[in-house]
Amino acid sequence: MEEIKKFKTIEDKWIKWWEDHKDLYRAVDDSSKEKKYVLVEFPYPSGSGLHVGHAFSFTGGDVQARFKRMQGYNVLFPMGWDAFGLPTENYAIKMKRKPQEVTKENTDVFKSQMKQLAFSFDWSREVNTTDPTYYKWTQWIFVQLFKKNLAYKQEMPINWCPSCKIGLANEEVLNGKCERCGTEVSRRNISQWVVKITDYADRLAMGLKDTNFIDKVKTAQVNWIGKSEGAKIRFAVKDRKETLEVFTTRPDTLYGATFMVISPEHKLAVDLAESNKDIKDYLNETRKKSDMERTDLNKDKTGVFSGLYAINPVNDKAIPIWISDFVLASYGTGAIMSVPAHDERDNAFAKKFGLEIIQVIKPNEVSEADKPETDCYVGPGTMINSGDLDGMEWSEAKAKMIERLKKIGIGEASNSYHLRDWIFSRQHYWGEPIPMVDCPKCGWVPEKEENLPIVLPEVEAYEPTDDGLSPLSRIESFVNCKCPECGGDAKRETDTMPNWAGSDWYFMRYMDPDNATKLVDFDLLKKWGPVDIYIGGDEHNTLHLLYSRFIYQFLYDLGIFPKELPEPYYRRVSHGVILGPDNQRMSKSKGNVIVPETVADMYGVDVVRMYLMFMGPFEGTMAWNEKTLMGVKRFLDRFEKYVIKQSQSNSDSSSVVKVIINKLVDGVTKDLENFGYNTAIAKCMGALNELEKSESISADDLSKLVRVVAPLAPYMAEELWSNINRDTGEYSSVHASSWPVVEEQYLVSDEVTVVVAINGKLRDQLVVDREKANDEKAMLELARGSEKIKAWLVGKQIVKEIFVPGRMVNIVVA
RNA sequence: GCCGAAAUGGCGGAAUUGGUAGACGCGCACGACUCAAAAUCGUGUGGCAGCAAUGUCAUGGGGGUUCGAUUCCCUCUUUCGGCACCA
Repeated sequence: MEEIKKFKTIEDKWIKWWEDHKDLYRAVDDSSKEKKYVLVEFPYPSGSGLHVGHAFSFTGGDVQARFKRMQGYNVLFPMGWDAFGLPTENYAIKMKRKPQEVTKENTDVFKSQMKQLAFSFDWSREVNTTDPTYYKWTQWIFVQLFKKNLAYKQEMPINWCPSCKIGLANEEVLNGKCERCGTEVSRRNISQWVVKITDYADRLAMGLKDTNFIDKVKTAQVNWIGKSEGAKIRFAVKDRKETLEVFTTRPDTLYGATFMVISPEHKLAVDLAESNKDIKDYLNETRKKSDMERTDLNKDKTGVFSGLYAINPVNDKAIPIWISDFVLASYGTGAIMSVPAHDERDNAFAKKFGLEIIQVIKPNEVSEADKPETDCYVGPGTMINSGDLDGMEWSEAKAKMIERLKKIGIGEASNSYHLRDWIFSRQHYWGEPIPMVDCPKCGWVPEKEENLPIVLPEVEAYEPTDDGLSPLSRIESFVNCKCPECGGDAKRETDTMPNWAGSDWYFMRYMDPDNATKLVDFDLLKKWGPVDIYIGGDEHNTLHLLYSRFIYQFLYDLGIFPKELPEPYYRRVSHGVILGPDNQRMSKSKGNVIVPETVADMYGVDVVRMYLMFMGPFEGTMAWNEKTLMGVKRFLDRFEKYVIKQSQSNSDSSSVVKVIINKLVDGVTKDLENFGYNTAIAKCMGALNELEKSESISADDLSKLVRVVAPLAPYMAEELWSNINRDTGEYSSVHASSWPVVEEQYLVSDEVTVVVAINGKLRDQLVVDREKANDEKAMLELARGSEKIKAWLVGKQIVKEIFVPGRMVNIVVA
């Protein structure tokens, strides 16, 4: 009990002191020091307070920020709130409260918890996406997108619960059923704003070369963009005026195209459904399935014949047009030409419905292993059954075919992307209003920039509408407005933006949080950009990171950003996940949630922070284990005792102690640089173990020891620092002190151990001085002379000897 | 299904470019202190054989490259993460 009081007293004391010395963690705009921008993803302030996952990633950022500050950098380490979103909206509806108030309460709780955990954020730069002075610029970005023709309206499907009569997020759909009432969810097309991110697909992929993201993240982004090269081909439809456009990566196989498949959402399918009951039934059936179910290779194919035929342009054959849900409306053109001999899905479909299969590519060399198991072959080869293309290599045929199609005007080379345009509308209240006006005369008109922000009206209580529209549509004073163009009566857009809109660009606002006339000042962006280290979760490596890079690149193209900053983030570090003590993902329903505040009250903040960093590699998945946490507590207690005891004696360091301290400083510096927090802490523990056995230590080396742990255990370090600097007049924080410098001469020891192995197996160890260890001749001689080695060499022939300077000798015998 | 990551003692994990596998911590065992317990401190701790010196096996399974593989290659198995309206 007494002990608990002790760390509490210390924490309270330093929280207050840090609060009174605000400049300690402040990023300075006009400093001449080199800058470092350390960014952690800002949280969604949920009602349940700071989660241990937040504590983990923020501690990781905080350690880095404190480390860089001590190294002499002008560090920008900001925090804010990504506060729009569904959970708050749902909670507000349920409790009949204003989301604005709920958000304020939640952010207050988060902020005080963050302060307790000693995160060294520069609170003077706090931003909140729900603040009108912030979302003014989120809206401004949308207007720019619209002006550059990158935002358009389109019918897009949403999940619709016919019983609750509301649109559902994917997360609210469980096994095809509504999370709240269990009713079967269907799809419903509504007109939505869509942002043309696909225009930037190549740019986004190319831009990765200007970043230092780890390969995993780069791969994730490249795969998400998913470029495939091929051609667009327009097929004539028999007895109808329209043509059917498809995208294919294999125009070379056109002679083998024996049927066509269109998605159930395709306009042609929808038209036909009006007069054909079978088609109508099929369309209704597929509406229930998710994209994943539809494209699953193992699932049985379903489909219905449309009654129409397309004309294959290379041989004028009439080929049937089918409707099937394995073709997605959202990819390519929503229609495909099927080549069942050379595509697995087409093959499965053809077999199920008895459609013609024509082979047009012959494998070049068929070894036993490569022989296709089925009559479906997707590899390279030589053209057959393809008119005058016969005998040609497939890649050559591909080029030739595209050339011909172009000549007769029914096709051309084209790329397709896995990346889809970005649905930007949400039928919800708690988001940024989309600043667009629908005028009967002028059409869709953006709000004038000087009228931004379009403020989200506050309402006492609200509920979802029963027609799928945003709750804003019921607020007449909001909906009815004048057209910014002609001044006539018009109606406002009532959809709001997705959560991503506010989090796309927040990192720039931190650089210039109060600017009323610009999103960010040019010079400040130039000063602070790019983000040097961006710490976040794997789950944001595709969507958030891609959207954010897209918005940045778009604004960059407007010419308002510094030329030398084509990418917003330099380095991306993805933090790991903390599982519950039961090795399961923490969740309320499993009852395995660990709250950092509770643990901090029990053991102290430093223990929690250091334990989080010690559990495992920063990027890994780890399970919470309170027993291991005790090890960290013991270490900190012993550390404290050691420093207090040693600070009372006044002596010098022995050379042994010098070596321990300098190796520690050297190792920890390298580890912190690489986010090797767990090994940095292990080195601190190891050093303490050795120091406790060694003689006394100088005041200078003791000071280094305290500074090395300061980023990890900020309270204890501050307390010890104030203790050993008692008589120095006005106190200066350990967190404002400098990072210890390594004295190189103590890193190299005089003696080294050289290992002697026979056939790669360790047989002896030789302790020699450093110079000798690098002398091949001397070491080989020494090795052969060793009694242990001699015994192993009896009756054997030495075949080879390998020498690794300073490390080992390997004698190969036969 | 597609894409990605991972697999090392009883447990969490550590191992420059391939060069002493198991750092550091937990747990466990024994000992000190104590009337006793907790806390604390000390010693030991991968399996097998041996009093020991030491030997031998061992980094998910199988194969390969190499003087030498946790590390590189092939293959299989298992686990985890992401998949566009959760944030």
